[in-house]
Amino acid sequence: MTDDCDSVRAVPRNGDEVRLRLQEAALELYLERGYDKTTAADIAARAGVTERTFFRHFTDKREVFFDGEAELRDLLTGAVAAVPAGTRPLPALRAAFHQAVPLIERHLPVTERRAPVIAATPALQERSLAKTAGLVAALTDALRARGVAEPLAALCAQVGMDTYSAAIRRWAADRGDDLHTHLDRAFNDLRLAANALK
Amino acid sequence: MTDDCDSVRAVPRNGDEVRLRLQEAALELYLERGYDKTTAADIAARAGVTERTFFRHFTDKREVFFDGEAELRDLLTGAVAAVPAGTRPLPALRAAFHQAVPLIERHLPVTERRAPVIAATPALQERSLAKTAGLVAALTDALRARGVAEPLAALCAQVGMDTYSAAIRRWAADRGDDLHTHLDRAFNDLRLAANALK
DNA sequence: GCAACGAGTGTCAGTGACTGACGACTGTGA
DNA sequence: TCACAGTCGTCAGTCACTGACACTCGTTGC
Repeated sequence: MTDDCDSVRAVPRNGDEVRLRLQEAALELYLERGYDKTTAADIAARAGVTERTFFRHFTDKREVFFDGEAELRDLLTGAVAAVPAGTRPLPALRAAFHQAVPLIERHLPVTERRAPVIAATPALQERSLAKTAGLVAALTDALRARGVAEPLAALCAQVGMDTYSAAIRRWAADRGDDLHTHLDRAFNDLRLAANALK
Repeated sequence: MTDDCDSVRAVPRNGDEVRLRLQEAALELYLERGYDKTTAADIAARAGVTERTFFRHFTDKREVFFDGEAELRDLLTGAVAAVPAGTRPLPALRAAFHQAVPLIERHLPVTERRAPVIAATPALQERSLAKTAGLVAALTDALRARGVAEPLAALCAQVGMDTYSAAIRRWAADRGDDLHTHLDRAFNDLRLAANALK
């Protein structure tokens, strides 16, 4: 903190800065005491603002935990749009996820700090699922924009996201190989598993 | 209010009966005023009990909306376990979902009444996603019990569930064909889409 | 300089979800 | 008749979240 000299309200200047302090304070407190044992007022106090200000920046006690999802969404939908015409939906998604690897790696430190908190609190798991569902909806739109028919677009977006999630999980358990490798491996597993149908 | 005859505490006898009345009252009120505009006290009042009793039967204002998930879970995991040994994971899941069709059809009237409420309220969508995630976890366990290796089991359970969900959506949009048909069609789409990989 | 203005914040009051503690009632079996 | 367990009502309290209002500060136009 650059908390300094004189009085109580020396800190707040910029709205974005307050927002960042609130996110950091929330993460710290959730790690220290757990999500249930920390109140919105606690978070606000550590960030040097009022509870009311907390709820002006974040709609939720959960929402403060999930940020940067828009960045990933924009990157993925852009990548899907940029894939060569004629590419089938799942290969297009696989390519898009490969494009996202640098972003994922850049966010890794924060992601790793968040992980144990999410794992320990059902309320955050629910919100996490909702965020993922939002990504799937965006990918569905991106596929439709490429001319993929409605029912297939939704199915592929969802299945592609699951495969990506599986790759992330394996990567977390085995950092020996990089995310690109795990991604290809997971999509290959999907192909083999689906081949057994019919 | 349909508050009736003699006195205040004429109604409650059995715990299960109260539970059912609360669920029905909640569904009615959510349909009439919407989820946000109905309080837990409202639901309890219509069911003829206290708000406190409401929270003794349901942990949540959301939870009262989702019941019978355990029934579907048990049926599905049992069906997966009963599939002939040697069957590959996704075909096993497809068979399990076919087994569940009668249950789904039986619950259709309630499901259809719930649908518009869920579609209109994000809080219920989140809980719905969490319930589905619970089913996926159960299916993952069921696959592991069949000897499917960990990372593949989770991926297949998730993908199988998505395909099932896709079939349900198509069925809702087109009741001309039965759910069995939509199920086979969705799994076939999955196979074709995955075949385009590599 | 100065007034108007908008963004960000603090304060206060209020609603509603949810919890813990306690006591009352009712049916069941010893 | 006497425990005993299950279900409920009552009461008090915490906390998430919201609306209304006033204030402060930096910017813009004059």
